[in-house]
Amino acid sequence: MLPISSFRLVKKLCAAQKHKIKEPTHLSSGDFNHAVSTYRQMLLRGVRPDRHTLPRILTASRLSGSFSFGKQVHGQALKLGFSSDHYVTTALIEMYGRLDGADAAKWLFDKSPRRNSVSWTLLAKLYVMEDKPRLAIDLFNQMVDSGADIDLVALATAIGACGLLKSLQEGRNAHQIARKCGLEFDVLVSNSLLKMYIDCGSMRDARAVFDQMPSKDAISWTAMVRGYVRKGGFNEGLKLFRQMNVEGIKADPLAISSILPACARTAAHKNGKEIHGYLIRNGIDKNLTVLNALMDMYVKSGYIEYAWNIFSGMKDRDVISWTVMILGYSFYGRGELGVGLFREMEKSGVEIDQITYVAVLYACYTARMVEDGRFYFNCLEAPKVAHCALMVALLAGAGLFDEATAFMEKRKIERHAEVLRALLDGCRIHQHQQQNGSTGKRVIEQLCDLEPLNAENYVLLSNWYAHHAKWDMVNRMRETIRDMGLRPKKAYSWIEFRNKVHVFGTGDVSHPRSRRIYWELESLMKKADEEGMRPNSDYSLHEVEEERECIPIGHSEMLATSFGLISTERGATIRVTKNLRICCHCHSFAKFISKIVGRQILIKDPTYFHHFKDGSCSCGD
DNA sequence: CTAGGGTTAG
Repeated sequence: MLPISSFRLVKKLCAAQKHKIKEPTHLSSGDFNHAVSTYRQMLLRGVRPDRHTLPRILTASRLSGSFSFGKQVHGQALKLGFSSDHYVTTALIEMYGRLDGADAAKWLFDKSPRRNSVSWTLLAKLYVMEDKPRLAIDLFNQMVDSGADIDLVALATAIGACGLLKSLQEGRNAHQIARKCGLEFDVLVSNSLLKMYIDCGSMRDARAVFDQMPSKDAISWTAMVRGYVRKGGFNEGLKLFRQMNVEGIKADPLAISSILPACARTAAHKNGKEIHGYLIRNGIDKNLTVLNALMDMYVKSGYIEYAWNIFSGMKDRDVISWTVMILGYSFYGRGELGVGLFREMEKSGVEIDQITYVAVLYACYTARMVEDGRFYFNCLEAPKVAHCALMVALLAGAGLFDEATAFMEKRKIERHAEVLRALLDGCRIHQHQQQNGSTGKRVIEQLCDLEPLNAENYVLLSNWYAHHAKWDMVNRMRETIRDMGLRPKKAYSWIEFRNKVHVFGTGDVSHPRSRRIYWELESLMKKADEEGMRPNSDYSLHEVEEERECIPIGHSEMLATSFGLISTERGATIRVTKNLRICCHCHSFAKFISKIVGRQILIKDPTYFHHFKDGSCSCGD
């Protein structure tokens, strides 16, 4: 009786462990100890472990991280003569690989008398996990040469390694092998091909695989959606997501978390709200990842209070939940609340990572809390460029240019574009100080030098010349951009109205209500004039024609705002999204409008949410 | 009766 029952128990416990424990290093010792003690009993009563018991007890050792016990079992296996059993060997390879590294596994593998695709694959996977895709691919090629069976799992693993290496060439090669084996259309292989092409940055190849798949599962759809969203193809992603539902594949938490970032980044806020409804209807509104993604979506859509409601109602919060909320408040001009949250987070016991520090430094920056910023920066053991750039932004934003430049020199980060842009922002804020004008220009020139093909840098330079009324140079910059064949981004603004997104470009007259939109803006301008609000005094020197260009009447964000004013009911908040940063004229005009029509206006640009209310803006200018 | 695999949020 005993051998069979013990044996079953060991087996069951191992199986249970495997399901429960995702991280093999996490010791969930209860079950494991049970398995081990049963195994010991077995030995005590003189039951010889066999080729079925040994792999399982080795797996239990691996999952519980009991390396020394595992090594004892290894010794027993050798004594009992199981050193050439496939199942024992692979269990050993995996145990050594996970607990002592891939090299230890390789040593065992090289010694093992017979290899099969499982042991090859195992070793390749270990290399992948150690971020050594090159070695994994080499191993796969050796396996192919050795004449071993190439099966689904071996292919999927090798293809995954190509993706990790971001080598399209290796990936195509593996694809070719899959084709030869007739396994190309297996759903596992196809899914790994999809992911590999996406990782290599080729959505076209990924799409080709996807379109040819005889049957697609939720993983295929999710991978594709995520691929598009990551590349900024939000509408493509949304289209695919809808199609997935049409084809009867239920969106699961993973699919939802992949599509929500797209909802967060388009002006069509109805998408995100619809998905929220779907979550509630399907009872998946408790999943942590989903809630985090949902919070982020609301933050980025301009509904910070919804995000806060979700956050405060959450049972468990992880590092991402906190980070989203801290960043959210900062994005919204409430950095001090972000810093407050960070302090609460420190008490909550959730582990704080590098990105949380990015968030809290950003919070300090938007709240102009220099002292706190310095303190949190010093908490970092190995600050990344992103942290340094925020420190520069914080210092320069507070007018501490000497400290900012000294900091840059000390950290040797003068040649990073994001750092230079942070410094430039500071110069812009403090442009009234005489010397910052020339510093600003020098920084822009450094940027042009660093990224000669980035048209935005020349636009910055051109704007600088315009600001200083050097019109011949403005024209020269325009020629330079044209001669280099560069195309600066065009400005667009979006506003959602009655489930439809309306797009405006600069000086756009294509909207059906265009006349009314301009008429509204003109009458508001007139009122602004009467109230003595002038666009900006330093433009008074400009020639009349140029000055007209500077009047924000044709700017896309104003067109969108005006459309919002004439379409929505009185008092409703207006939400506009813009792809470029708002210009300072539109900024002051928007402040004025918010006051005179008694409406709140939210203009989201790539870096910030400008919340205009009663004549002032959340960014504090 | 056993072993290796493809998807998510800041």
